[in-house]
Amino acid sequence: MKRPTQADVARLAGVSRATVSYVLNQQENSRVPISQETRRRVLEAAQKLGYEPDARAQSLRSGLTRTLGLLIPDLQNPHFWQIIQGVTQQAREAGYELLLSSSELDREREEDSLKALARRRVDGLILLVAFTSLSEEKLEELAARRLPIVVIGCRDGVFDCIGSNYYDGARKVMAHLLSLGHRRIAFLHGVANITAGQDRLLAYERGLEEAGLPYDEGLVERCGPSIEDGYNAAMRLLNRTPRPTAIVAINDLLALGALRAASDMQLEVPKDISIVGYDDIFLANYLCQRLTTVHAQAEAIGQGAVKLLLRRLQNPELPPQSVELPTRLIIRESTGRAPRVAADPNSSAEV
Amino acid sequence: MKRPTQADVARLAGVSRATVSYVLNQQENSRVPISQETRRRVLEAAQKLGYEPDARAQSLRSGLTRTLGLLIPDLQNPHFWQIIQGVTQQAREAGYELLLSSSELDREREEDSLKALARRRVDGLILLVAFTSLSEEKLEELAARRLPIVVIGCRDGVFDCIGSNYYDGARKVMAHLLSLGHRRIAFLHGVANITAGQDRLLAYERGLEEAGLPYDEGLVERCGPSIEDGYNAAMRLLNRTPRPTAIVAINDLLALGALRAASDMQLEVPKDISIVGYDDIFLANYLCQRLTTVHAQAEAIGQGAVKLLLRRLQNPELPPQSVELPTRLIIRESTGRAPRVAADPNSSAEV
DNA sequence: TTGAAAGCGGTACCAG
DNA sequence: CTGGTACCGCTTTCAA
Repeated sequence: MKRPTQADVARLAGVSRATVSYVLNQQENSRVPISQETRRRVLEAAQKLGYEPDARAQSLRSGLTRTLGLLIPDLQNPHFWQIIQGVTQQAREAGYELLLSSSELDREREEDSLKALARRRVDGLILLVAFTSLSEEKLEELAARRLPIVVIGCRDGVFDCIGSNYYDGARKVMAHLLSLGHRRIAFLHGVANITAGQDRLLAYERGLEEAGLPYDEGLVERCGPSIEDGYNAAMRLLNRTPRPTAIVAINDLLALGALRAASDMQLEVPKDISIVGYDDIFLANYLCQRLTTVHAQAEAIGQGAVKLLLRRLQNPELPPQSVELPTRLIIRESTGRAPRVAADPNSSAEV
Repeated sequence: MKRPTQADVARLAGVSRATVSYVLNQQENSRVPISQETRRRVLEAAQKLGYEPDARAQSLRSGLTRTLGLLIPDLQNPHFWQIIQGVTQQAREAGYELLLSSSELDREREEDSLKALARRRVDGLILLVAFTSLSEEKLEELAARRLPIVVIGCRDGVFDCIGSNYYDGARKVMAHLLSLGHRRIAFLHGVANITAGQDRLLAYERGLEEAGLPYDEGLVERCGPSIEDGYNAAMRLLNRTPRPTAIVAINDLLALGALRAASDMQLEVPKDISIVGYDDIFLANYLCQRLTTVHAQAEAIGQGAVKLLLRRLQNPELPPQSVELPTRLIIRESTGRAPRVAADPNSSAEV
C-alpha cells in the first residue's frame, strides 16, 4: 500500500528506471529519443499506478526545491494579505510553491522560522517589512548563506527590495490635509518595527515644516500594529486639548481603528475630524466613511517581489536591485475641510 | 562556496558522518553513546561551518517532511485569515511548516495545487471549506493516496473535519431577528461553492417556517464570495418592493458589503434595516455599525484542524473524526427592532 | 565508542 | 533507443 515509486513504474512497464525518468521529463525537449511504444507503456503504467514523482528526491538531485519562503510579521493586517495574494499568484505562475511563516511579532519565532526555511532549502526567501528583530548579525549570516532574499517595504542596499514610495505618498497626504486648512494634524504611528514607519513620519514632519507649522511631539502617538492599538491610540489623540482636526494613520488598519474611535467620541468624519490611511486595503472603499488613503499597489508588490527573486535565481551576481512603486492619493469620504473652531487653537475645547 | 554538508562537518571534526549524525540528533535520547570530547568537536565544527542539516535528505530517509499543506479557496476573506493564523500557530507549536496554496476559486488551479503538494509529500493536508471543485473522483483519489486530510467547514464522513456549528448559529440569528419583529428577512448567499452555505440556508428556511412565514425565493440572493459581490447583491435586495427589513449574510464579508450598500441607499442601520453576518471577523467590532454576528472561533478551528491532522498521523486507522465547535450570537449595533411600516407588507413602498 | 555501507527516490552520464 | 550506475545528503543497522 505504499506510494508507487519510479521503480514500480519501470517494473510494470518492463523498462529501466532511467527510461521512466526520460519519458516523464523530456516530454517536449526530446534530447534522449524514446520509441513511441515505450513511451506509451511507461505513461500507461504511471497512470495506472497513480505515480507522482517525489519532489524531495528530485530536489536532492537538482539542488532546486521550486519552493519559496515567505516570512510575515503578523497575519492581521489586510494589506499583508493582499501582498501575499500577489506573491501566491506570481509564484504559482512560475511554478513555485510557498512556505508561509508568520513570526507573530516575536523575535525568537522569526529566527526559528528562518532556520526551518533554510533547512528545507527554499530557493529563495521573501521577507515582509518586518525586520521585527533581524539583527545585523542575523542579516550577515543570511547574506553569507547566499540564500537569495527579497525584502518587501524597506530599501536597504544589501538585499533586493521592493515597496511603494511611502515617503512620496505621505507627502501627498500632508499636502491634501494642509490644502483643506488643517493645522493640527496628528500622526498615528503603529507598526511592527519602528524603522518601518520612518519614511512616513519624515514626510509628516517635512510637511509640517514646509507649512510653517511646529512639530508637536504630543500629536505623534506611537502604538502597536493591531487595530485595537490603533483604536486606543486614536482615543488618546482625540482626547487631547485642543483636539487635532486630522489624523494621519500609518496604515489603513490603524485608520480603521481611528474611524471607530471618532465615532465612539460622537465625532463626525470628516466634519469634526479628518482621517487618512495608507495602503488602500480593499475594505477601505466599503467602510461607512470610505477611507481617504494612499494606494500602495499591494498585489503588484507581492508579484514584484517574486519576480525580483526569480531574476536573482537566474543571475545571482546581479547587484542588489531596488524597486519603488509609485503611489496615488485616493480622496474619498474621510477627509474634508478643517472645522472652523480648530483654526484657532485656543477655542477648541468645545467637546 | 557551497553549503556545508554533513561530510564537511565530519571531516573538520575528524570523525565519520555517522558520528555527526549521532551527535546532532540524539541530543537527549542518547541511545548511542558518544564521548564528550567527540561531541564537543562535532558541535564546534558544525557551528564553525554554519551547518544546517538538509531537511530534504532527512525527509527522504525518514519518510516524513514535517510539512503540512493548506489549501484555501481565496485570500480575500478575513475569516480565512484567522483560520490560517490558528493553523500556523498550532503547526509551529508542533514543529511543522506550512505550504500555503490558494486556488483563487479556480478548479484547475486547485487540482494543480493538490498535485504540487502531493509531490512534495506533505505529511498531511488541510482543505479549507472549498470543495470549489473537488469532484467525487478527485476525492476518492485523495483518499486512496492515503494522504491524511482534514476538511474545514464541512462534515462529510470520509475525511476528518472540523467547523463551527453553522446550522445552530444561523438558527440563533433567525430567532434574534424574529424576536425583534422582523418579518421580511432576506438571505445573502455568496460562497465559493454552493454546498458550503447549505446549512445556513437551511436554518434560514426552518426559522421562517417555524415562525409561520412563507419562504420567498425573491428574498434569497445568490452571489459570489467577494465583498463587491455582497455589495451588489445587497443593493438588489434593498431595491425590492417591499423592501426587506433585515438581511442575513452568509458571512461577515458580505455583511460588510451589505452595510455599505444600505448606507449608499440612505438607509439607517439598524433603524431602517438590520444586518447580520457570520464568523465574527476581527473587523466586525470596528465598523461604524458594529456588526451583529455569530462568533465562529476561527482560530480554534485552525488549531483544531492541525490537531486532528496530527492525531491521524499518529494513528492512521482511526475512523474519521468530526469536530463541531459551538457558536455564539453576538448582538452588536447592526440589528434592531423591525421598522413599523414593514410590519404591514402593503405599506412599505415608501422609498 | 566509532565507522562502513545500504538505502530513501530520483537524474543523468556513459555504454551498448 | 535503452539500461547500468554513480551520485544528491542523511539515517541507521551491523561490525569492529
